[in-house]
Amino acid sequence: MAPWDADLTERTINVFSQTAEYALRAMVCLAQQREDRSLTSQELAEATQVPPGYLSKVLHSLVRGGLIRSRRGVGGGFILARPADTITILDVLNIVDPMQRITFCPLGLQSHGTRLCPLHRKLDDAIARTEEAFSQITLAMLVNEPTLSPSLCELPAPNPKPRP
Amino acid sequence: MAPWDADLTERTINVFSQTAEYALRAMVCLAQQREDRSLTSQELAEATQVPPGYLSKVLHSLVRGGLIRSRRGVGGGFILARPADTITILDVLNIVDPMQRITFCPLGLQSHGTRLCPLHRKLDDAIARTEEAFSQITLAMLVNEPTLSPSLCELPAPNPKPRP
DNA sequence: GTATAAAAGGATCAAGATATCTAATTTGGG
DNA sequence: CCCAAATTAGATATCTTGATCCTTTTATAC
Repeated sequence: MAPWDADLTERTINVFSQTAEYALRAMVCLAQQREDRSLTSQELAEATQVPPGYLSKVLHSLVRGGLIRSRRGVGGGFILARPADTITILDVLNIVDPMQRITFCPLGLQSHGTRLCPLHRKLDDAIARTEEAFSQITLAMLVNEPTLSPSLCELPAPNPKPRP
Repeated sequence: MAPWDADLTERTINVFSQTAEYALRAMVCLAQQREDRSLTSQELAEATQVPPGYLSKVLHSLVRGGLIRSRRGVGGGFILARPADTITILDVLNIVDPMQRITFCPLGLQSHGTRLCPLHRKLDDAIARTEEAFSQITLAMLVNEPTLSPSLCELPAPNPKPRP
């Protein structure tokens, strides 16, 4: 950060990228649907409040990443590629914005071969712990968790447009 | 991330900003010095392998943040403002690139008042745990930790230029 | 006081991430 | 077959971060 002498006006997120946030919102929305129910890019954009054009890109990369499937044409849309209890937060992050582990000294210090100095060791530990935590949380957990706050988004009224 | 269709060529860091990395390197270098020894921006830039012009900015914001002190003129430079065992990684991050906690629903959902939905609750938990971890690690720990890798940087040969 | 060494500050530039828009392609329905 | 709905794609604009350069200010030494 530190946009020098900038005004720090309302930013919501900086530790996860905006793109990661968008992807997670969309995935949770999809996980909330019935098995056979697909959502269009438009519907998802409204529900998640993500710029429609941009969400298309994000969804596309999720398709390429194998987490969701797409169907073109009328009645098409996006749908989870696997059951919601087999997709973790980490799976999503790894596609749109993988956390870069620190595997070697960022300064090219020959003296420590592959070993990290204490600073980078600690930084990488933190990343590792976060990865570990996210690998334990499935979309199903997020959707089913008993909570006072309805999960993520008021969906666009699961309107009765069932598809065969 | 997801520079679309970009080539992913060697990026070292994305969960912490480049600026944060630079600031931490500099702080560790300063912590390695004897109490009364100050380092110039030049010396620090060499030791930490950070672009000199940019490091100046970073150092300046650390000064404004009260973590280091600066002296102008010949024989000047930068020095820690407090003992190294009272400055944590979190202190540094909070100045150059504070981790933005999620305190309210990023979608402006009126339904959950101040409560977070499961997704954002988990994300914020992760941030919180990382903050907690970093608040426990002081610069002194990083410098003194017995390790096989010398701490961070081969310093510019603590040359004998003692100042009164 | 003058010269010199250093930080502070400002303006500007480059790159990456984010966002938008428009065309192209696929798919299903009449 | 043709139309409409939807994804895919490519090109482009915008904003933030990272980086550079140059001038100004401050402090020390002579």
